Amino acid sequence: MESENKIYRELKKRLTTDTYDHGQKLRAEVLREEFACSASTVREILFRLASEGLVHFQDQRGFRVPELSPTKLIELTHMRILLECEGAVLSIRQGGVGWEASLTAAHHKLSHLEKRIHAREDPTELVDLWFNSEKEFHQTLISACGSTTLKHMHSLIYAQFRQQLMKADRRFDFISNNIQQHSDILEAALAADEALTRKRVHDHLARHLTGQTATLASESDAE
Amino acid sequence: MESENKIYRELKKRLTTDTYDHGQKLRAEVLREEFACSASTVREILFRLASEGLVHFQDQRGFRVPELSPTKLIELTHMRILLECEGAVLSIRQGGVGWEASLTAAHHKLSHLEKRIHAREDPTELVDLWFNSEKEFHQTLISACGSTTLKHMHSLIYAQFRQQLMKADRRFDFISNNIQQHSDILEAALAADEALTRKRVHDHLARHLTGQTATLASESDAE
DNA sequence: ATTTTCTAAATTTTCGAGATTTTTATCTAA
DNA sequence: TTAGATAAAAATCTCGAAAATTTAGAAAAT
Repeated sequence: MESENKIYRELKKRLTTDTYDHGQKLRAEVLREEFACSASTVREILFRLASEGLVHFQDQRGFRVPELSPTKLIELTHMRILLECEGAVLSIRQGGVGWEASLTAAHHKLSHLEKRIHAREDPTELVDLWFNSEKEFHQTLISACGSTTLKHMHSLIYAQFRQQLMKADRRFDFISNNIQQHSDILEAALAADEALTRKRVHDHLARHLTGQTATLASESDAE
Repeated sequence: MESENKIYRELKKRLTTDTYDHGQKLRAEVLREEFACSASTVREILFRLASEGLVHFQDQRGFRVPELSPTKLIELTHMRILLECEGAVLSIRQGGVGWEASLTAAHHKLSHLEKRIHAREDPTELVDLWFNSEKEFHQTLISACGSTTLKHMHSLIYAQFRQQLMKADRRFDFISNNIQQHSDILEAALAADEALTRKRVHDHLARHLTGQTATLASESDAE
């Protein structure tokens, strides 16, 4: 089972990075050989990933990497906004100094990395590092919300979101804005300004909703 | 696989009704025999249910029905409030006449059932019918939100919520309030009053938060 | 040339047995 | 009597092969 978790993490990592193509078939036999385990073990892991939405399963037709879907990305963004706004506000209320410290730390790491990326010609090497730091910042933001369930839901949504985005936006034109946005979120959170934090988290994530008419219900309330 | 889905649905039904005890062990061998299939098939299904949070898995120690947890129930209630308020408001905006019709229909069925239960000495027979109608009403409420992801998240949360409640409240002392609350939600939704719908959905679900200090972030905003 | 039907290959799914681990029961010593 | 160790029993986990299903390719028909 130790090895099973190892395989699971490796596969999850691949599925949320750009190792596989969208729609690509995941043949059990190939994976079985690569990971040197039995077919049932691979199958088990793939089912686990399927119920997390990271692989698509079809009866008698095996497993595939989910297709790229603009609609899905929008829905996932909406969910992120909903969960992260809620989680951030609860964290502000319940987090205390410890939370403020870890959020500052996470932001510092992320900010440092963003500056390095910005300075480079070809930031490819730092891409995965950035993704991980970005994830950590957003997870820290909601880490003190007090609800395991909310955090769990968020991690499910986040993984799917990242899977959708892994191919698109690989050139990171959008990072320049991110530097400022992340700082803004940190600032509002440390000031314990709930409404402002909500607005800034929203605006930060809403950049993935470009060109869409769909709006989040809570959006108009914030005005 | 046809049979596998059948077994899955049957097990899920049992796990969200009062057939099993909280914390009870789910022995693979017993289930294998009962459903006349192989051990791996049972295992596969149990893993699927585990990643939905309906069974608890421990390495080398098999599967169990999750323990009753007041904390978990509160967290699930918070998630329901978050998702259902959001889904309801989006449905109001995008639903149209078709949605209004189906919501009215769902309410009518539920209302009819609640009156029958109220009239009876021993409503045991109608219990499962009521649970299903209640579920349908709440699902219909968010059905026109336009987000498959939101609806999927809600169904995960709802199943766990119901599992936590499956033993409790079997005598329906609380139904009397429900009749009025469901009507109130319908009324606000048909009037397209977003803030009022939010408030009424919240108040309706918040009855499961009794005696707790924890509050939802959006709660204080609604005042 | 296009569609349909049939056959062979490849893939997925089910299964039961052997290996490993946990749990239970029994025995011994303090 | 209790605590710890040992052995027996029961359960879980891994595996590879057999069964069922789908996919691909060739031949036949439109």
